[in-house]
Amino acid sequence: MADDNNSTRDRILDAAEELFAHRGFDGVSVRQIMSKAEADVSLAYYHFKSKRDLFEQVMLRRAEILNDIRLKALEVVEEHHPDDAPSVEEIIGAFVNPLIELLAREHDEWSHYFQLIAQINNSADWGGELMTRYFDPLVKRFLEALRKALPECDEVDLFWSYHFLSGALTLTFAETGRIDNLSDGVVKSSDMAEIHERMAPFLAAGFEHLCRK
Amino acid sequence: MADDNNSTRDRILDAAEELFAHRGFDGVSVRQIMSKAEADVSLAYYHFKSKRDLFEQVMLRRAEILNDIRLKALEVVEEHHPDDAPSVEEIIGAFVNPLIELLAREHDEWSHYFQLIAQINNSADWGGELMTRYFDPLVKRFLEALRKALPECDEVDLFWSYHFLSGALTLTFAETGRIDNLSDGVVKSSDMAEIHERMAPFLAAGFEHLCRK
DNA sequence: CACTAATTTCAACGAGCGTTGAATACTAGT
DNA sequence: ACTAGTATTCAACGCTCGTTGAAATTAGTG
Repeated sequence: MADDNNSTRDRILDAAEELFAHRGFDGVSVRQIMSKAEADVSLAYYHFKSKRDLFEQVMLRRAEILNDIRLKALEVVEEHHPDDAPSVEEIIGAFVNPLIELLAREHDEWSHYFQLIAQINNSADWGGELMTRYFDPLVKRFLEALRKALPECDEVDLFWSYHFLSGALTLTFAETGRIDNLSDGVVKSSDMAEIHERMAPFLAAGFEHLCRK
Repeated sequence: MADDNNSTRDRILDAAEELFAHRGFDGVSVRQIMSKAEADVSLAYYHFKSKRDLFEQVMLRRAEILNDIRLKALEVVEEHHPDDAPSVEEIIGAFVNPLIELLAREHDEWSHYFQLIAQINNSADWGGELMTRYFDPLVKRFLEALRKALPECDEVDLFWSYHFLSGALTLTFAETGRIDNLSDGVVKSSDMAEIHERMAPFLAAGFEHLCRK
């Protein structure tokens, strides 16, 4: 379980993360969260302003870590290309592979968070606004890198390509088990090695096809 | 609004569809649905067994229509190729383009439903099981067609490719507005002509790259 | 030790939840 | 006009919800 620091505040965040991930914001009560965190209900309101604030803090906690490691991965790729631009696949790899490695190495620590992201990335209202707030700055940085790798690419093609990437990414890391069912067990949604081999290449091919057509 | 037949039962389904799409199963109460449908609360339980059953009927109603038109689109494509197999892009086009045309021509009728699909496609529990139940038979039919177009494709590559497609598709048709924000208005999530030009080509390129590598 | 500030407990608030049963109105078919 | 079945209204059930205020405990500092 995800309790490096097991202060009450962190226990609440861990319990909330897991329950929100499985049943959504409205599918979980503050009482259920605090019961899982083994603390009194009212402590939720001592450590956080409201249920909504608690949800936002769950989001924020790992968003910062994620943004850091992805940005560093992009910088590493760029440092390997002091003269030319990195390839599209390398840039997309810097965007998606850090998440794959996180899920491969610290699965229990991160799997709930990615389920949560998948839910709110596909919602139009408040949740979606959180995605924009926490992740769009990093996304814009990656789009800049992609523009350099695809200098002739039309802006509209670039944005739509990223949008397709975003959908594929959130569904994949949510590990919903849908692909396990569909393939009758041939494919496992938790097999990060298989995803690592396929996701960036698949998406890079899409980018290049659209931007060079 | 979506009330071809405005029997009470259909008004309930319409109201439920819109509210579930915006706020999720647990974010909406039966009372709110019945208030929007302008009918007494208890009528929900006369026409449906429970809140959960109501949700499933909302899902089922349009799933059948969707499965029909997509299957027909695939058959049309196959009839154009009596000797050889259709191209990957044609097959994927038969899978996604009917949805684009539906959203282009009857936007208000269908937009809420696709938002709903996006929510449950990205959830691991009960919602996900509904996706499997209602849509996997059609998906398997499309995978068969893709195997003929890509006879040398490894099964694992094929399933992952479909999974990426599925994520891109549900996010795109959910019209969350995320891409509108990200692009500062340069791209509109409701522009079906732009999606039509780009989605099937992008995804087909991914399939072919992965299956021919 | 005494004093203060941070943390935790306890009890409760009004509101809304999903669901039900019994009574009433409406609609067809004889 | 009478009846059988369908559709709708009304009132209520026990339960859980998010949130709060005040009291009790613990931890940190001089």
